[in-house]
Amino acid sequence: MSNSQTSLPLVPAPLACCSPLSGEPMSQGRAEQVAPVLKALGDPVRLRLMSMVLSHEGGEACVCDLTPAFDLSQPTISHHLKVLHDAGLLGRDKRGVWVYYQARPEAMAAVMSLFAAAGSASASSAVADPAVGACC
Amino acid sequence: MSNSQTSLPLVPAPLACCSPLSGEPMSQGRAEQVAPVLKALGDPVRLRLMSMVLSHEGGEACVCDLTPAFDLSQPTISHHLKVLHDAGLLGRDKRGVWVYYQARPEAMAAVMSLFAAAGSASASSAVADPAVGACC
DNA sequence: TGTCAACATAGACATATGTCGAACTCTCAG
DNA sequence: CTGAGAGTTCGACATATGTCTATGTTGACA
Repeated sequence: MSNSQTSLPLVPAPLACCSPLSGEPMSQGRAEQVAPVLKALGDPVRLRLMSMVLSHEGGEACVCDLTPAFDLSQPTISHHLKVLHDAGLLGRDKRGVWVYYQARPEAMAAVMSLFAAAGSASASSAVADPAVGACC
Repeated sequence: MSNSQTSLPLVPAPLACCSPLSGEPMSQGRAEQVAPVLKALGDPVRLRLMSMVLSHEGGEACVCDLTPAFDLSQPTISHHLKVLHDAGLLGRDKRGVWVYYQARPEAMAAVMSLFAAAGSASASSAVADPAVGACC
């Protein structure tokens, strides 16, 4: 990774909020903060992993639940989960032998807030969306 | 300007709607349809380009407006614009010597709908969001 | 204690990606 | 018709990414 940050700032505060894509041009610094999160989601395997975790009972799933759904080796799945975790999209919780991953709603809400104003260019009332409001 | 890529179904219907990340696990086929759009946004330069186009007067900008903002060669910017265009995120319009790019709100709304239910896992009322409603 | 099962890490490999300079295509002014 | 400017395409290159196999680590249990 070209990322030279010694510590990932995404875990405590995954994304700065309230700065949708439209409005004013995004700064380079912020773009470099946000892009890795979208990049992490820009892979079919990781997108399915996120979806599986989110739709799994209790909003969490262990690796043993996820791996069999793919035609990929276990280390590969582990690698993708690590990418999602490093991006701040998944939390990790080890219980006994199993490792459970949970989605982090803040991260998802923050990503959504990027598109809120842009997606509803004509609708205009996306600012009233509760998720965005909760994030700000 | 009939787009020459027969494999990209994104221009007529950028993203299938109403299938957020949570709910039920995303199918492999759909993940492979959605991931390229997020991947296209997963680059700081492209994220800034999208933001600049969206926030530019009239919702469109010509390449000559965008290029000077970056410390990159003009062919590189052109390449990134092509990636965004191929992903269905930007429309292209040539007028005289200049080429104007416009954002496609449908694409943004579709991306947002992915995160709508997920981001507001506890808020719950994201289904009432106007942008999502407009897309479905 | 020793063994097994669940994950993670390391190293290697082929492919994809971002970038550049050079060359090409259009369009307009003269 | 010719020249110049705006963008795109091409070919090359270094680096990043996704995947694998092999190995390491950790916790449960006989």
